[in-house]
Amino acid sequence: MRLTKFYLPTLRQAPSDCDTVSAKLMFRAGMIRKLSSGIYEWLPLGLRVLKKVEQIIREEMDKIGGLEVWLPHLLPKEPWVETGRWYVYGDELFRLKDRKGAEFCLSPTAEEIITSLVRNELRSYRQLPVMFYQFGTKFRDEIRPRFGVIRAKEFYMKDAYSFHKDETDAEEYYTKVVDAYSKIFKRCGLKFLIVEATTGPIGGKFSHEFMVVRTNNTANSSQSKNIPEIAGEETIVYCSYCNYAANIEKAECSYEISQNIQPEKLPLEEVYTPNKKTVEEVSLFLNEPPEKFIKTLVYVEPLPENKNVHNVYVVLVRGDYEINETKLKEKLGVHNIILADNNLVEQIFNVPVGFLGPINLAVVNISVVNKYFLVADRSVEYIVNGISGANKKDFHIKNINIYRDFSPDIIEDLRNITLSDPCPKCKSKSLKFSKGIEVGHTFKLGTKYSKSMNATFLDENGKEQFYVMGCYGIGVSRIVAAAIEQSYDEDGIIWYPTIAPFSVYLLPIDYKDKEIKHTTDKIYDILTKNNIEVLFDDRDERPGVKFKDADLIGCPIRITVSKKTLPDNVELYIRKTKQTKMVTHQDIVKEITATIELLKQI
RNA sequence: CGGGGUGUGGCUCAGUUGGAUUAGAGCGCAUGGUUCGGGACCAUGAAGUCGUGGGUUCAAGUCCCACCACCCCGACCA
Repeated sequence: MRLTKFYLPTLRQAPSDCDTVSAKLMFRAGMIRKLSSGIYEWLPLGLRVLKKVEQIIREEMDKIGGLEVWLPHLLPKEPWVETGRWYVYGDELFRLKDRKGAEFCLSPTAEEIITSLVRNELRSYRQLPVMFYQFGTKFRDEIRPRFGVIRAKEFYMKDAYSFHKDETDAEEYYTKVVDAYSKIFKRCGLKFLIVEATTGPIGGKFSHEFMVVRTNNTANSSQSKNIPEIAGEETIVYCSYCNYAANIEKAECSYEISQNIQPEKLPLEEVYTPNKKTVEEVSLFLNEPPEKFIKTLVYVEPLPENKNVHNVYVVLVRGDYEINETKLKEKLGVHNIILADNNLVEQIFNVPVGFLGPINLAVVNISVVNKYFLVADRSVEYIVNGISGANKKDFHIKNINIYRDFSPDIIEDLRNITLSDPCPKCKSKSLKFSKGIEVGHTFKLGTKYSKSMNATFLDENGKEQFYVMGCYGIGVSRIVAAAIEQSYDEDGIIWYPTIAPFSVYLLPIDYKDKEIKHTTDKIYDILTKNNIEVLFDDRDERPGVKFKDADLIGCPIRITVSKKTLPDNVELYIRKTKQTKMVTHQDIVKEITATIELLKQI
């Protein structure tokens, strides 16, 4: 591709609203532009990378028997009502109406659609297993789009759905998909972790996320201050001893009986704690460690029919721990809970925030409360002679003991795991945190969708069975950004060869010079004939401009043609390692091919 | 949705105690010239509803009100 025939609007400065390295570089390199918050235009250079990634995914999906289809993006309401997701998906679903008033949504995912297709088409166990996949735009009305294309309202995704005759077959296939996904991300040059994850609104039995993580492990060294954290939004917890890894939302906390010596349970004692509200303040004031505190939080779930009436969940957790709202929602079986604000808390209990506690906590305003539950994290079970609010302004109570002084309706694992927790798998104290970008997610769905949509086939015995399903997503556009997050330097992007927009940046120092022009044209010709993708900078620009753009765009190899090395040689420069090497025209194809192979190994 | 912030040529920003006249600069863009191995220089030029709407005033980019958009900090997902 000749640069004068291409469209490559590079920028010296990134727009000020770019919030991550990848977004800045994608803008600067002329890959994307922003139309609106979370909505991006892909320019020719960016699209080339996107298509490379797409093709790698396609090949690996085909290898495990995937069949590519193309499903609509504009979806009718009815299948979504069948599964109930029309109601539970919430505000993230873009909804719209046609001129007749019929309701539609823009596809955020396609379980319903594919299931409705399959239930009409596949009737026999002989046709199973089968996996359909597609590439397409997905729409999600994200609360807060961020990080460039990493979290967008409209994004490019590969989604796949498999159908099986039984659980065993589905699980076998699941591992095949996980394997294929690993190959895909490796082929894209990504360093990633496979972590246990929660299933969210997709649902199902279990799921794994593929997380792109920061490559350098210098997090704790003093020099690392300059290296920004990878722009991931997910916190991953992993064990440096065994191979355990999970999204923090998912990681289960273990509970061990701490000491053999159980202290004597003392009688309750009310203490005056004027204006001391937070665990920290009271802890300091009473000179008691946060571990002895029972933190009392009020979560509410507004009723859909009347938002002023709530189901109220008072949630208890040890003072030094944090509630994990994903776990809370899951364990309570609710979708929509929020931490109540101070006014609401006072309205319900007539106790100011900061002085709530589990003992004799009572709803005083029945009109705003539908149901009321006292919920406790497991950590609370192990607190002896604990401290909590007295349900009275400026007072706390000491020596609180569970079961003697109060009894929760529900006790579950509801908190975030911490670094001082033992590993959920091997129990060693070797946990670490990392940030990650979720680029893929696999779900073992089971029969959730087939049952709710009555999608069945006939088995060997002529008996009607529900399909056992799996679904598998990859954020294609997100991979592009993640790849940059993992591979760049102060001059620009450094592409891994398999997804680079072009393998070679061909740079004549002065294209108007006859000898240089002649040689460069010849090289361009040879490379093109040998199917090496080359971006030929035939602009009449000063060398510095060309070098800067070449570095910014980050093709793995740059070939520089100049008087300095002619007539025999040209210069081959490796973007990643910054090595240069003289090569002859005859050897150029061989050298480039070898270098690319080498770069794939690094 | 809550809290904080910003809206001025394509990009980065200045100007904002109400006024000077014709709203500026750098980059980018166009034309011509000198340059040519790491974002050159000179000259000329095009390009702006000062986010939108209302208000105060002799006078508003500047003050007031409303709205909109965008960004940052908290709850979702590939």
